[in-house]
Amino acid sequence: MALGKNYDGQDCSLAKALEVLGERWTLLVVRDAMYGVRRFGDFQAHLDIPRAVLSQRLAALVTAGVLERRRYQDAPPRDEYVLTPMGRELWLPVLALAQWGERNLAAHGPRRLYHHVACGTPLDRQSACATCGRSVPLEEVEVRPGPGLRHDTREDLVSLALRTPHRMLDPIS
Amino acid sequence: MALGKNYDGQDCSLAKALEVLGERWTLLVVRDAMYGVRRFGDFQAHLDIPRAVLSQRLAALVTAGVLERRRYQDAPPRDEYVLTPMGRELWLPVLALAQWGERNLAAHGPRRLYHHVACGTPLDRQSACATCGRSVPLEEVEVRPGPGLRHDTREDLVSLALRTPHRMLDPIS
DNA sequence: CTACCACGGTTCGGTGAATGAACTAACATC
DNA sequence: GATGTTAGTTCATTCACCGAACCGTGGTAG
Repeated sequence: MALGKNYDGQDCSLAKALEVLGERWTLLVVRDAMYGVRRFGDFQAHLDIPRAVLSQRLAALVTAGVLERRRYQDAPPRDEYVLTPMGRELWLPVLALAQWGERNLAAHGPRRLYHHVACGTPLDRQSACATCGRSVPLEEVEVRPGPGLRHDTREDLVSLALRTPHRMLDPIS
Repeated sequence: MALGKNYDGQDCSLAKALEVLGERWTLLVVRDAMYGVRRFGDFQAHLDIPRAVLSQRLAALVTAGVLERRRYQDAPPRDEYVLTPMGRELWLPVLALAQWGERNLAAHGPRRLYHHVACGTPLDRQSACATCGRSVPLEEVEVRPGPGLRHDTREDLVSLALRTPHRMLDPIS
């Protein structure tokens, strides 16, 4: 977060949250992790982020307790990054922000639609399912491409996987 | 947002939202505007932000349609910055993020408590009032200092105003 | 056995944004 | 006329982001 990573003197939870999440790219990394992206190369290919920055962001998120790094193969040694329970709780703010963007900055309708996987009902901005009458956690959400999805000419694995309905957190690649 | 303000190639509403809100300080400016801060000097005193950066952020938020700049006095000419309806809609993501910070990063309990002004009920992370059974907009919220509020030795007008219960959006200073 | 490739990084020089201090401008008050 | 208030802008320095190149580990193909 560009010089002075912290918001010293701000005794405020929003400031504390932004010390963890407020740097460039960080929230998009978390979003991708929610989609089910786990590997360095997939984050990199989908985000077009400099490798050095991605490396630093992943390490910072692990330190903060949002992501967990774990070995999934020994030869050659390979690690993957998965959301912790604390990271999965970011679903609510991430959805709220994305929905704000949909409503106020999207010209052609929503780019992604979020549905309750149990009953197919679209979620509102608070991740509530009208049919079930309760707030739906990330684990029970399915993403589908929406009408506002344009210029999607990307050919990386993540973009391809999201062109069809996809259960959140389901591993991509 | 530090070189390359945009997330080109990300056909995603979250990325679009972050192009507007993702730079350092921006979301804290919005939070202060929700508290009722309107004047340049009050933002500056409360945030300890370089004046040049504050000036740039306010202008960007006005351009984006989150804030409105309006003349409140002619001699000498003085403008104030107030949230537009689009800006007020940021209440939900801002609250969700702040609550995430409270739950996961605050050692001594919540720093700020948010209540429904009509009935006094504390709000949950979705800004819902348990008594009224609905989601409460920013206009009907009151902030109160919480037990986690420490080291609050600031003497600026905003910090002083928030040491007692305060209706959101009520002008400070 | 050697060459090559994939993956997951680190290193490095160049660029541009954030910072804090100083300066400017308009107007009011003493 | 001197000083103060508010809202900025300017400027040199510091630091983060950027992209390209490089590195290390361990498969795999010839």
